[in-house]
Amino acid sequence: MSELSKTYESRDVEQKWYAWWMEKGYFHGRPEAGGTPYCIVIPPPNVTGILHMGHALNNTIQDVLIRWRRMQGYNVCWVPGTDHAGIATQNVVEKQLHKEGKTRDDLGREAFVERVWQWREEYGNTIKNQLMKIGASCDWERERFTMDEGLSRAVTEVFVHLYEKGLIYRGNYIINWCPRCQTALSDEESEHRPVDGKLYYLRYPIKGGKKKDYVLVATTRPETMLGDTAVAINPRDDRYRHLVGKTVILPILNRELLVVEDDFVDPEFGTGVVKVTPAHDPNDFEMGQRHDLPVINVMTEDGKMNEEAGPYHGMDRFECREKLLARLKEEGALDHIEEHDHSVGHCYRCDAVVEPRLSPQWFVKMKPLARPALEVVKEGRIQFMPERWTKVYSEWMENIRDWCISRQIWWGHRIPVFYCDTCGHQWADRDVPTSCPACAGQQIRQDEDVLDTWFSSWLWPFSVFGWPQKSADLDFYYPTNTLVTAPEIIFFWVARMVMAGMECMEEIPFTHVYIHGTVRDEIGRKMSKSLGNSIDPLTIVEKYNADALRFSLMMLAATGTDIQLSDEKFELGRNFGTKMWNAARFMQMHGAQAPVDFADPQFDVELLSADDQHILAKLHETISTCTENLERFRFNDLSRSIYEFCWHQFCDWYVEYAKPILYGEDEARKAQVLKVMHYVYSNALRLLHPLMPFMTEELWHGMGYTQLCESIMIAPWPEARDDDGLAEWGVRPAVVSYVDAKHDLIRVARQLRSDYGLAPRQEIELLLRPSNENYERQLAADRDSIASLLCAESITVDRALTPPRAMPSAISQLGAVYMPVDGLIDVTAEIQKLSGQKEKVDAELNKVTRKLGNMDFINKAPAHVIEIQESRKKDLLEKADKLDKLIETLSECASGE
RNA sequence: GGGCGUUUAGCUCAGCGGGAGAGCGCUACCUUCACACGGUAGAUGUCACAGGUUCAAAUCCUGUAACGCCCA
Repeated sequence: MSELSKTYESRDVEQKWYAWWMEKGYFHGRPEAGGTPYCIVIPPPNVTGILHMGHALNNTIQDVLIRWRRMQGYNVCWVPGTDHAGIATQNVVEKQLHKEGKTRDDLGREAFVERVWQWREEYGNTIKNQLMKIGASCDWERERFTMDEGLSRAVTEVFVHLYEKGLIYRGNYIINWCPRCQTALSDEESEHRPVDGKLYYLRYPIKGGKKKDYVLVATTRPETMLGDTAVAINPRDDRYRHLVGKTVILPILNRELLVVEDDFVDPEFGTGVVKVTPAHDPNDFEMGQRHDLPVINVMTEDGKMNEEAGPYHGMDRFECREKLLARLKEEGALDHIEEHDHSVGHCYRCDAVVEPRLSPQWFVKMKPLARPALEVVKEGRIQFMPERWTKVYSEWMENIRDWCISRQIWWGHRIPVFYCDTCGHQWADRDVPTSCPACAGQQIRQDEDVLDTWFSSWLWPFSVFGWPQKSADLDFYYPTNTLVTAPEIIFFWVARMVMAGMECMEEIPFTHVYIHGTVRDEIGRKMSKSLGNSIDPLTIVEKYNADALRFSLMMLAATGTDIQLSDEKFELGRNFGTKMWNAARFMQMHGAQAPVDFADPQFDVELLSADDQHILAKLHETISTCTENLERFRFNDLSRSIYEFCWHQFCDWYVEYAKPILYGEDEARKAQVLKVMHYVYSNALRLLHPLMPFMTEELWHGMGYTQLCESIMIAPWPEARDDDGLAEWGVRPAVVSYVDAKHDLIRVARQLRSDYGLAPRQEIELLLRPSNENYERQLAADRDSIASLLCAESITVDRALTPPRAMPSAISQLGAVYMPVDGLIDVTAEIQKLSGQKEKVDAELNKVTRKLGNMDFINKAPAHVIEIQESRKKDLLEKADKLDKLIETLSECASGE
């Protein structure tokens, strides 16, 4: 036992223990050690990322689960790593180049990719170091990066596998195009946001009609009219029968447009006549295919108008919109404008407005992959927590659309498809070929595009273990157990991992998916860099400490609900830590008691006081609650129950009861109390360890508990004893409830003191009239501790007590309490106070009596509920009776004077 | 347009069929020999609204409103 410092010095302590844990290899999972595996793969943070509060929450949850299971004796492995974040990382490095006045084209592909690797070497460890600071016990020896050789091999393998199975195809379709990043995006990467837009009504003249004959079409993106190749109406829309077969003239470009009929057209939208632009809208594209319409692309890759745009060639798309509208107005073709809020896709990486664009891209056919992934969730083999996310998952799966996986960037896994210039053969290859397998020609080239980053992330649960190669890790740790992530990642990642797991491993990737809430600021906004409202977890670690960060987050994180944070919220974790720290210092002051054998503490039944029994019972209740809450992913309930036990049960009550004994002379009792204290405290520390790993390790060592186990990290998770188990130790339930009642008595007496404005240290005399013989005996034995808590110089316990004069009094669960005080008592005020209490009791009594008098209740309510109500009634009657007697006595005294 | 969630003390949120709770804040007293990042006591609620089911509803059902999220 080494003496604890007056205050907890988190900085040194955190560094010291993290380094020591690493040195000891506690984080490393060893399949060869056998046992039951418990495995989590980290949601790989973006390699460009820095730790934000969302990460702190996400990883604290994982670490809590991991540390708990490790203590329970599972063979634990938490695989960390990062993903290469193709677009984001490329953007970062391009920005860097821009500062040097260069572009990626200046460097060329190879040099650019080399440059990104350099960047990764230099900055790629940021988030890893940050995770270490918050105590994450990841298996760093298994750290992975999605661009690692092994994981890249997995990507190629899956691509070729799906290609050869016919589930990957290339085609010319409308995709989401980010003109700023100049690449295709998947549907999930285009974030729809409501925009205050306008609906422009344009007049398209009817060919061969009179001057006034025109059709009115409505559009939100007028610049796309330059690519119009038809107008469409709904075949059931009688208003426009007469247009069928006619031709209209596109203003400005004077292109002739056919009027087509198509069920897709919504007669309710705009005028019921829509312009059709097959190259710039996915629905128009499909309509174009149905009616064999020409396709005219009017934009360039960077969002400018191309030569098809005639006079607007070279203009930016938004500038073109303005100019075009001015011209249409001039020509009288702009009928009117309406306000129209609609939702517009934005690039999830750079926020630019996404442009639907027709281009050749690679896709994964998703329907066949979705089927088994849907099944395993329906069957309950994979469970979402909270359960409601199952529906979100299933609906996405059921309405799944093909996945656009090609990206027009350089940083990422290059698509392993090759083309032969000699014979035109196209094939996917696991290796880099030197000649065409069809014609043996040497003129071959690889596809220029790279794959979506998520195409590597969806393999994460098995690629991290070496797949496609067999490995002991893969055998032992796959399928993993719990996946912890945020709701916005369900489609991007969770759903796809299940598909990949079923396709490649023919087995689910994990059994539980825990979805946590979003971290928000104090007024409920999502924390974001652009709003500047983020709270940096590392600042919190500096200002408070890592354990305070973790504990506060867990206490505030009710299952699946968002958390509103502000700096001050972390005080709760820090204050709790300080409380635990000081409790330990108090224990240290009272002796170099050798640590007890925690498995078999061998309490002396003779010496076990009521308070000892009570705290032992509460501890085991808490152990059971904690374990259950962990099993149910109830992290806030877990934190609350530990907090309540440690602060209120242990510090507020038990330590206070213990004081007179520890400061007293009875060495045997003293030793026994210390034994109980250390037993309880060492268990509490272990319950707390997953939440506050650093401080608990420091205290474990400081208190000398290393004699039991060299580190709390690998100390056994406490096991709850049931009533029988506790009875073996001499803990009796009746005594435990007596102490609960004693707490009530002390509260009641303190209230008396407070009511009469007694100074805290002013000693009083107390008279107790217990309501039965049992209590009388127990209270008599408990005089010292009660006196200590109430600052009483003497306590009289007498069942036959009748107070000699009017004095402040109250009713507790154990009986009447009288507090003789010097000087005059305001009898009237006292009677008033007691009458107030009586009124409340009567009101309650009324309710219960009415309830018990209701035959429907008696007949239909379950027996135990009736029992509860009956005992309530009994208690209330007793209390009312005692209050009556007190009031009566006081009244007599008053009239007698 | 479809779906989901939230609405409980001044604030942040638990509770989700049988006695309205926690943390913070607030008020009073207290620097007592673990802890003022503390102690003791106290005040505070038509559990959003309207119907219904039930012996019993903050809790279940239906509807309404406000706010938030997701999908189209």
